[in-house]
Amino acid sequence: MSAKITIHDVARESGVSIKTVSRVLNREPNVKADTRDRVQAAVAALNYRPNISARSLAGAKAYLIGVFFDNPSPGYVTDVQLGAIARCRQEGYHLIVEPIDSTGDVEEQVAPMLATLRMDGVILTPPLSDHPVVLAALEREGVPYVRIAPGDDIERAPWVSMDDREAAYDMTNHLIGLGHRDIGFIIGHPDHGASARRHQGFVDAMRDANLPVRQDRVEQGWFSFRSGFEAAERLLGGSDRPTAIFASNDDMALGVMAVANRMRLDVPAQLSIAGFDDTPGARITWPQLTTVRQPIAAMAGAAADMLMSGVEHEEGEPPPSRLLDFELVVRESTGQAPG
Amino acid sequence: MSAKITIHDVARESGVSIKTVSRVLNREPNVKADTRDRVQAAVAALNYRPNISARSLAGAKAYLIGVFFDNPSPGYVTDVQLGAIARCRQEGYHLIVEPIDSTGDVEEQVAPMLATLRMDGVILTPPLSDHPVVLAALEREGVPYVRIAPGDDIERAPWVSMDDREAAYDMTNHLIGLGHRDIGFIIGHPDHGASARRHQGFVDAMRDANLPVRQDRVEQGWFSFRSGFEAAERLLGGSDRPTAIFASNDDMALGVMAVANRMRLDVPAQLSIAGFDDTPGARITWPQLTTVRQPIAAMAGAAADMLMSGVEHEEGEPPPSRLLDFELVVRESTGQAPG
DNA sequence: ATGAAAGCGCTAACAA
DNA sequence: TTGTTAGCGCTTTCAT
Repeated sequence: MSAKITIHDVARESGVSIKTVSRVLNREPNVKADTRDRVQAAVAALNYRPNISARSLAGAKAYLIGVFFDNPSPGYVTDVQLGAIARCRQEGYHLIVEPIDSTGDVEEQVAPMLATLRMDGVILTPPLSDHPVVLAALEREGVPYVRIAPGDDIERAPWVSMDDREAAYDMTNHLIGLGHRDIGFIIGHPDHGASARRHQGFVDAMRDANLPVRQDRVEQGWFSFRSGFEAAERLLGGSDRPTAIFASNDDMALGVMAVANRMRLDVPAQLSIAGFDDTPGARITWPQLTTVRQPIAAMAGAAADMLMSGVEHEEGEPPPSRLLDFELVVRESTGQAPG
Repeated sequence: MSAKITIHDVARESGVSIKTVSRVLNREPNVKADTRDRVQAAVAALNYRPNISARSLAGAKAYLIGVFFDNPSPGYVTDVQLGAIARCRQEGYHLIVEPIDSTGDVEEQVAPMLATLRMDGVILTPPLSDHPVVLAALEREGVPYVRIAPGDDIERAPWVSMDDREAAYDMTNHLIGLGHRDIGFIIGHPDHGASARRHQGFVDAMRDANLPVRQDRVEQGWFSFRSGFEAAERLLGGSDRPTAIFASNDDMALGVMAVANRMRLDVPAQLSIAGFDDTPGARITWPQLTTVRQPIAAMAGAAADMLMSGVEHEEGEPPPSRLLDFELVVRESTGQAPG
């Protein structure tokens, strides 16, 4: 184990005080270029790295960002982590991951952690973005947070999102453009704010095209493969079938695909299927899934940025926010309507 | 923001010195039961939580465990995190996740992080479990680590694994028991130690059943859907086809399934397909995949345990290790051999 | 069984 | 532009 070298070693090596070393490390002004160079040379020569515990104990920053998630769609969580870390690394921040079980005692899981860790900020992923106990604990402990894709109470705190309504609107129009007039829709998990927005986009597109939205064509799902499977069984069970099904996420769309396979329905010749999210699973079927690419990593990166730059939410002002672009990914599971 | 309460507040409240509070917190001996109770009451009353930075600065423990991963199969990574955290929470430890890009400068990614964070230990997931630069950096910085499913040099450091060879052996026997005599095999990513062991298990089972292992029935894959897809195209391309294909992981098995669907081969009537890992994707197809359930969360939990309990690897001794049980999960993608 | 004092390695407030 | 001095909230000696 290499002997621990501290700021004092660097100060001695470069012939300045520790405070000046500290200034250089933190990019504070009022350091002569020449001095700065000497210090940086010493840092490099000694291979010095500031101790994060000492830094956070003495100063205001902990150099720690938290990511809270629950009931993880694995791909989603991993994308969030990768996106957040990409930004954090550059600034010397690290990521603490905390799965929260919302069916358990949330307060008990969150409060002690916030008190011990004193993170600089927390990124909230759905459905935690809307969990009242989590939000309250964060506010009580004074830990800044950014919500990803929150559902309601948008004025409460900073957030990052994409336009779920418009994306669903566009996807529905894609289907309509292919000649589909009878389209089934599977709603997402009711605890996720995005679910209602995606549903709205579907309804708006149908209305704008003067197409009826039949209530027996809309099923409630839970974002799981199984719930998509079961919804598809109901949707496709009778002789009177829709020619396309738009599921609010990929997992459910894959459930629809499984039912279609089992019923020997040709996709997309007899049934078009569209998903939402562009998870890895979307390419892990045949035919590959037409879906909406969410900028998950980018959203997480933007959230990390907001946290690290210490954006403030001024009382009475709308909170800082970012709306990122989505992308329609048309693959093989959607095609011309039959007939 | 609730005012920060410190060990001094607790000491005052319970009428003892901060050292005694510290003793209680760390479960040190030599505290009168009565005193201990008073302190614990004060901790509860004040809702006190020790500051992790102060603790790790003053003491030896950081209460931080790292998880390194690369090129993540999302489900795998999430399982590892959940498994590790479940144990860490009880002991007041937290998880730092660090994706490592092994195609980049690994030393540069790992060394500064180890120096700043001074974690109590690191959990290495494949293929990082065998990455020489990562191992060397860890050892140089004196950070203990546990390797999950390492490939070689098993004596070097503590590890947790499952018996990949035996699992592949059992799966191959399952296929043989179904009457298959001509079985294709897709090898996993060569950087993952498990790949060779799974291949070996296949070969051993074939030998033990006096079945030939034809070289044109064994394809090299990379653990990706695409590589499984391409291997299956080669395996199934001619008129002389195997009646079953055993892929070294689920993603590749799903690639085989896609080729079978495209060729209108009935699974399992005309072709049996087996995977390995039991990722969520295994249930997200139809027919559902017969596979091997890896105890991923349990392996990560065991690794976290070893790290937190500070197991030492004595010079000249074999390192501490755990071999966990797997489980054959027979679903619908395997069946009687045709004819 | 308990406590006093001395740091851990930094940043912050204030001098110079 | 630079340095000095005090802590941050704990754990660790070492007394008692």
